[in-house]
Amino acid sequence: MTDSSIYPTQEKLAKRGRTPAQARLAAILDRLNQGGSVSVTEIAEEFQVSDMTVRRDLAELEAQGLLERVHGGAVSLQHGPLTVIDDVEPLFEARRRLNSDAKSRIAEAALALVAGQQTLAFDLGTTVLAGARALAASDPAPGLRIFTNSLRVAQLTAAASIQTYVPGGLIQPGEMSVTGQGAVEDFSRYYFDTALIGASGLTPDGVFDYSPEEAAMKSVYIQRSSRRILMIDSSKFRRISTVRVADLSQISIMVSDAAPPPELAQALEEANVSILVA
Amino acid sequence: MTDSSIYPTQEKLAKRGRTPAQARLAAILDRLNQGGSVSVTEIAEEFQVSDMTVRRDLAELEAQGLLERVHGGAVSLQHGPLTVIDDVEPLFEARRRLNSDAKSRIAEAALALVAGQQTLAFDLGTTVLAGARALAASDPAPGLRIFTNSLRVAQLTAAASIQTYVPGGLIQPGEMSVTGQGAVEDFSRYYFDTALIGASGLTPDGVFDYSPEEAAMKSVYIQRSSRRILMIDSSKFRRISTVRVADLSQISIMVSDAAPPPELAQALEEANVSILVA
DNA sequence: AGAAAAATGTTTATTTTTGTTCGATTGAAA
DNA sequence: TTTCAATCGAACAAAAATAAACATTTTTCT
Repeated sequence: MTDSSIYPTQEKLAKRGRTPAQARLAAILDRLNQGGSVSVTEIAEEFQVSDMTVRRDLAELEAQGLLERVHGGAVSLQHGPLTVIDDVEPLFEARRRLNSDAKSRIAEAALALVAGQQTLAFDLGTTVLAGARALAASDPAPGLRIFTNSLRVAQLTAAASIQTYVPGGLIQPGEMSVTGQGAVEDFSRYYFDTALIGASGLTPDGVFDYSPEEAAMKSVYIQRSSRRILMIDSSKFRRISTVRVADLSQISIMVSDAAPPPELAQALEEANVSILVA
Repeated sequence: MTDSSIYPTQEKLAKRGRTPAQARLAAILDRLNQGGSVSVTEIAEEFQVSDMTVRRDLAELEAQGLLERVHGGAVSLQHGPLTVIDDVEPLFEARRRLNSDAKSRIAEAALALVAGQQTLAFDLGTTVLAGARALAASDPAPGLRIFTNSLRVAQLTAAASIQTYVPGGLIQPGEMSVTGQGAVEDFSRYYFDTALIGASGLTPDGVFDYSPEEAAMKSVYIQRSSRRILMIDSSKFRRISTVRVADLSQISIMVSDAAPPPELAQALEEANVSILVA
């Protein structure tokens, strides 16, 4: 092709791209940041190149961690349609039914991790509750002690004759959790071998949860535990929520039912978090 | 970061998923957040895809915890017809069945006595628990606050959206009660309008109970309440038990299902205890 | 100019997504 | 309750998109 120097409108947008190839890459990124996603065919037609070339472009940008490829194109890591911001917590019962299969798998895996531990802290949430259920169903060691601000967890473990401690304070009806400053102070007196933490969102930016009150208690668990296990099903990947609870680096082990998406896996690795897929 | 990305505008959505699959998923979520529900056929027609494809989309979104599927479509987790069931089975003990008729009569009578009170303390025991159940089933005033070291009571009242406080400490498995010095100290900070007290024995010598730990908490309730209601079924008359919890004179009102025997009636009268037979 | 390197195009096998059929299940009406 | 139509899911077929291997073109040097 002799007319290789066609510079349509994209030339203005992507001046740094001196070669056609660089112009394409820049335009792809630009479009992603604006619209959230691009399709292979769309780019191919616009730049009069083959689909294969566009795929190679996308592959390169993905390798640089600048986008995520999906079938048919690519989506932005920032406004990818799958990164969801939600600030309304679904009711407990609805959450419990979701992914209950994955949750029990996660529960079993986490349970294996805490075998032999003496003092466990149980956070809120359906996934952690599944862990408590599994623990209660197993034959726990006699000396085991549980600390939790979830009355649901407490009921399960206490009924299984496990020594169970709860903090004092006001009960939040939906979650059946004890929260508030008094509860935080109560548990700030203790140290735990392992904390089992739940969350409503997990991204490279950290661990997220709905309510500030619950987040405060999570912080206690995290700060006062030798080992911090995050139990989170894969639906929470790429979701952020009202409160940022913790850095990735504060988590020792992440247990989930599926491998995290690439950008999260990389961030977890950099934060030195072990990943366990149940 | 809290700008339009939470609730994307219509224009943004149109551009959002240039990848067909992404566009469908985004549109489904958007419609859910706006209208609360979508139907399979509706989406299939709008995007000119088969029903099966829409079902697969919904299945994927459900797996990500973003919606709940129902027959014919899906509903939002926020707006949907969410179940409000209490998923915790009442734990049946032999005691609860005993005199359950008498206990619920006592419960109703005691409930009438505390109407309009702001701050109630609930002791342990099946009779008091029946009172809590009756209270939860009634339509309690919004400002009502419950203090209890019985997790069974707490669970009932908290589920009924009554502000419920529990003390911190170790849980006793059988009673599901929080006891210990910490719990006593926790509740020693408060004052209560009325305490609802249970007991395992009542004689002219006083009020009796089984365990010293539980007795310590009863003392707190008694000492720090303006009015002290003893809820006790007639089978406990003339029985003594391990610990003497209180003098008769410390009780304001005794509620029972039958009149006490003569010597007890006389002692109660001398101690200035009102007697209410339900 | 000519060769090496890089980028792009083409073909083909593989994977992913979507469509279709059909028996099973569900929900509502009779 | 029983019936019946709508809906659902599993299995397989078709279509679209992708990745790999190789061919071709363009660029970048000397």
